Amino acid sequence: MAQSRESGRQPGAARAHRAGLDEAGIVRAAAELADAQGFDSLNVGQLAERLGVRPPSLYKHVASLDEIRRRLATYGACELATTLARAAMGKSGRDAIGAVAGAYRCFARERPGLYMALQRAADPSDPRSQEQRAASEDVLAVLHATLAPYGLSSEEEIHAIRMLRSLTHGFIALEATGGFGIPLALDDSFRFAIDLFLRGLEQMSSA
Amino acid sequence: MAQSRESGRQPGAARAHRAGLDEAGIVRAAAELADAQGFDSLNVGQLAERLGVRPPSLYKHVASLDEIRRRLATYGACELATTLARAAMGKSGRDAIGAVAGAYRCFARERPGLYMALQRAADPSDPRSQEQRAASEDVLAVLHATLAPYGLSSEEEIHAIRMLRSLTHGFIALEATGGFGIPLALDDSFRFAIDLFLRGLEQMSSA
DNA sequence: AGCTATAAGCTAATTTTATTAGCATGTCAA
DNA sequence: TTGACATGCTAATAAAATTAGCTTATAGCT
Repeated sequence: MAQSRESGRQPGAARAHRAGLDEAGIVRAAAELADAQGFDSLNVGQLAERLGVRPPSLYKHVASLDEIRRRLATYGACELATTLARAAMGKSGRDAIGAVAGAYRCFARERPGLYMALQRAADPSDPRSQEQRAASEDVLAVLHATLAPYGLSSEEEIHAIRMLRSLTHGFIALEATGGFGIPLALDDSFRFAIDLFLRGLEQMSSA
Repeated sequence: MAQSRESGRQPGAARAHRAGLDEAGIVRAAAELADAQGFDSLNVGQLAERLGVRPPSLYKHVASLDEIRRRLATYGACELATTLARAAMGKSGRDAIGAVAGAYRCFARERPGLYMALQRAADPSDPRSQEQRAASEDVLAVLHATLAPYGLSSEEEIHAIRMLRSLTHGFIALEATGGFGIPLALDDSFRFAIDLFLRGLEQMSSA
């Protein structure tokens, strides 16, 4: 019999025997899958299928599903940092902060799986989580730059950055898990929170 | 040979043939395990071991590991509501809010696994997540009562509650995943955030 | 062009974990 | 006392990740 290859390969194009996998491609596919199905149900089987290969093939490029998850966190942090930087570009003060916070929220809504990947604790004692930590720094850098014009003391600024991140992340997380009950007026609530934060900040910088 | 029972049963006390399992006990043990090892690595094997039975025995009381996770979320929400209510008791205004926020944060630190269980999205279309949603309402009720004295409009109050939760939850989550980098001055940052929130609230209620 | 070392994919096997089947016995109500 | 049901066990099954070992495409040399 003529070489069974029923499992949905490309029927026409004589199927290349190399699929051209690489780590970056795997991570990107994993991100799409996570966005579509949820980070928690990311698995090797579906990922391989999406890439048109058999599950064991992935192991030529990544060590384990857990490594894929770690890479996803790093990738997500980079994407987020880029998105935020873009949102802040050409704006300043109140505008910039509003835009960054809004972009943060959009990112989490559009890429829920990827955003979830960011939430995994990176064990500081594990050198493999180094990259992830570095990528998170980039996100911080954007916020830092955005808050700079408020002329806070460096200590106050740390507090303010932490508060802004907490607020934004917390809102997103609760929104994503349905923690707010009715989704009524979520946009208003978000604006309310950012406004209150900004008012506090302005009061502080004029003091 | 005399009935192999090498697997660590109580050697002395002739071992009762009923272990007295029940759902509540299973959930409580699961919570302890989750706190000790992390919610993500909760598994049937270890849970059964901790309860002194074989894994299949658990299935006489719960349908699946996933159900255990759901129950854990419900249990956690109840515990949290109780904790917050206790913290608010006998206080009012600024004091009450500070106490509740502080208790929220303590809870998450002391019971990290259980707190993590609360973060799972409860599918609204799934009737099994009904209880969980009800328990979350209890948490909300405490916050509602705590904010009542500020005399906000009912819409503002919704926003304020959402903000407080976002802030607190976000802070906790970032703290737990090491998102803040150096843990330096975390307490100060938390106080700063709550203070800024309260100032905004007071300004609003006196307007 | 031909040669070879390596890398990349595959199938088959192993491992680990959750879950189900089916049996044996403790417990409780009549 | 007895019989029905509940609870725990062992053995079997299932699903998923991972490893072993084989085959062959491909890049770099000559």
